[in-house]
Amino acid sequence: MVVGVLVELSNQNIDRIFEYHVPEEYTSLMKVGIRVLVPFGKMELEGFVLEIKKDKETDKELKDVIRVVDSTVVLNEELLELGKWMKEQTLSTLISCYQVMLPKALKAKNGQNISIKYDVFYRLNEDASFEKLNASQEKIISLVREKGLVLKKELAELSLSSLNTLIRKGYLLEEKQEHYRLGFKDQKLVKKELTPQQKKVVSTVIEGDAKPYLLYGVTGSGKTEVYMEMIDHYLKQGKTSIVLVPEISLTPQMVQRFRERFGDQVAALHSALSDGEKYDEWRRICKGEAKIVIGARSAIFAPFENIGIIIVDEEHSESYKQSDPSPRYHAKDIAIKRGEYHHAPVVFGSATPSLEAMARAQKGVYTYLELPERVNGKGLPAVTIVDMNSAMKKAKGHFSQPLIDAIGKRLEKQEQVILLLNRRGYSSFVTCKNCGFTFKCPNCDITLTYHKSSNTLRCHYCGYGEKVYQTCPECGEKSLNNLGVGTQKIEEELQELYPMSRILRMDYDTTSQKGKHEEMIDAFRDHQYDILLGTQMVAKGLDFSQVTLVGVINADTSLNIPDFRSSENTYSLLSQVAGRSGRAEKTGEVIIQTFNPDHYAIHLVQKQDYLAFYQAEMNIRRQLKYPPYYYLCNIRVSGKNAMELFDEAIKIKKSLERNLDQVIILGPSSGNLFKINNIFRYNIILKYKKDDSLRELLEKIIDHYKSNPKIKVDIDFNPSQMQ
DNA sequence: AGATAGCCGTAC
DNA sequence: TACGGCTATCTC
Repeated sequence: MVVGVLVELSNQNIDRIFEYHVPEEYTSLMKVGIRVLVPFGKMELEGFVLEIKKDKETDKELKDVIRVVDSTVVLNEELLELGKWMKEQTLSTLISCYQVMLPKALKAKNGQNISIKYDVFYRLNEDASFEKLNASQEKIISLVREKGLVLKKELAELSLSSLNTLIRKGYLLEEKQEHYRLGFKDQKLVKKELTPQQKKVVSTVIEGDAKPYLLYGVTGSGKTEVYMEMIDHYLKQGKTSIVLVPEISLTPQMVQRFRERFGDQVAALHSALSDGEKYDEWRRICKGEAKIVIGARSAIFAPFENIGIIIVDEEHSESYKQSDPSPRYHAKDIAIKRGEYHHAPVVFGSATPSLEAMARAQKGVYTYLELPERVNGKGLPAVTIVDMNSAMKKAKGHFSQPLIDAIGKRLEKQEQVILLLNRRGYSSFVTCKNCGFTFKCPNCDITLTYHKSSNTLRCHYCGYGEKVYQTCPECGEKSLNNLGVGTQKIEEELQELYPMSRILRMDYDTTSQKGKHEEMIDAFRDHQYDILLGTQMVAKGLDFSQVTLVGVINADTSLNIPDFRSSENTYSLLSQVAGRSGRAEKTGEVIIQTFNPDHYAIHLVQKQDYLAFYQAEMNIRRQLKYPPYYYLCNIRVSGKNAMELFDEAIKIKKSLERNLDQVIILGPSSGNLFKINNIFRYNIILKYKKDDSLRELLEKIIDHYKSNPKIKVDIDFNPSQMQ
């Protein structure tokens, strides 16, 4: 027997099948989709079995498979095919496509330290005659007789030596069960009555065609209930479901809601889990013990056999695109592909759909569904815009008078407040007020950011850090500013304004510890705090009934990011956070502080008019030839020698120009990430409507450079950020 | 990724 | 002619 193996080394040069001879003892274990250990050059590598040639004997001199790694298939037929399709789509290596589908624990380097945990139980050996038992032995036997199956730990606590004697005599028989690292809370079967609008959305999908749907539902319109109702329908048919959520809104609160309704049939996959926990959840999926997966981007590869529905919540989120490392895939594309395979509907839900999705809905590619009203019957909260250009004079720190008054009023009424500090594009750069000097990273061409906790300046890209100076190294003046403007600074200001209030600060720093995020959310819901101050993570998915005021401290920073999607992202962030206010009986309000009150993204948030924003933004996209009118593709050329690199980039551009027509080719440009870790990079950007010969051509370019260690070419289709 | 075979310059 | 560094090639 001969097998075709794809080895676990992501390199364009070896991204193909290598053949190995299978020793007699392993032939019965061989299956397509399992991993094997094989010799490769002088190395030993794990690889996936992709082909089995039963009859083929070793005609050539093939090496032997060393051993079989898995007893069961880790990649089923569907996922194996999906990987091949991903390779074509993203122009990455096949092995990287397979690796991204599997939990880290299965990677060769990690495999050894993450094991399956077992609980050991004992039951009675019915055939044994229980003679001459002493008192403690008798105790153990009667406990086992009573319960049938008892944990070893429990018996050992009674008397370890007696237990061992009973085992030795064959009175007790061992039984192992897998122990999952995650505990489960009891199912409560919470089910809310749906509104007629919600019911209509559910029936349209479950009675409709297996195709993509776009569900536009305003914040608080009860999308999650709708998802659960759909899932329930397919669950009753014995089918499984995948729910994708952006990492940031995959809160314990969200998982909890699913667990309450569906119990331990829910598996959750997100970054807060340890590798071992993820591995356990993944195996529960494989074994069919879990029927519903809720997870971030990579959960789209959940190894289900019989998918009933795929849901992508907060569809507009950029986190569904993996931009680094390769494969640069889009989870939404994968969702559609898997939906087709399983004949399952795919529901994209959002309160602020991406322009791409909305445009497809308007063309009828996706079926359009909407939930224009909140389930509590109240309208969306009223939004007030504060023009900081004039309000700044009377402001205290970062707080304008209207916001100060509004917070005060809510605190008096014992209601809760959420404050958003928009950190997207927020500058915590240190600059000199005198000469304009900024600190830059010596390895990367990036401005350093100030970190208060360690009092250092750090580079976000390579991790370089240096101590903060008091004086400007350029002009010698003591005029450095902007030190530590972040949530901590705002918290201090807030505490000064409302000395009696209890403030909870939620940002990357305070939530990175395991379990902290959940703890904080619970404490805030418990009203142990009055004000929740945080970054993006307070904007999405949270549902607190006592919150009646949402304040945005700085709406504009994200508008200034040099990215064609900055208006869309700003609109979406602001409407999402606005939606946290007034979700229960009490009417809510929203106050947004901005220096750009006339910007359409800001004043359309005030009107809460998504469709108007969509139209305005579409006009701009059409004029500037951006998506959804044109597709984008970024070709990144990187290397250590800037001059040589530029010449190669020009060569690539010329060859593209020769071979493509009706494609707009921009660059090569250095962008704002010119030097990262002493590696220079140039970007060539393509804008196109049809990609007939494009992929073929790009494949040739990759092929040409794959053996050149000086020049690296990375292709990114539909990049999420332009930099 | 890691080993190796082939190519050149230069040192003796 | 022997050695080292650099690069292209190969791994079933």
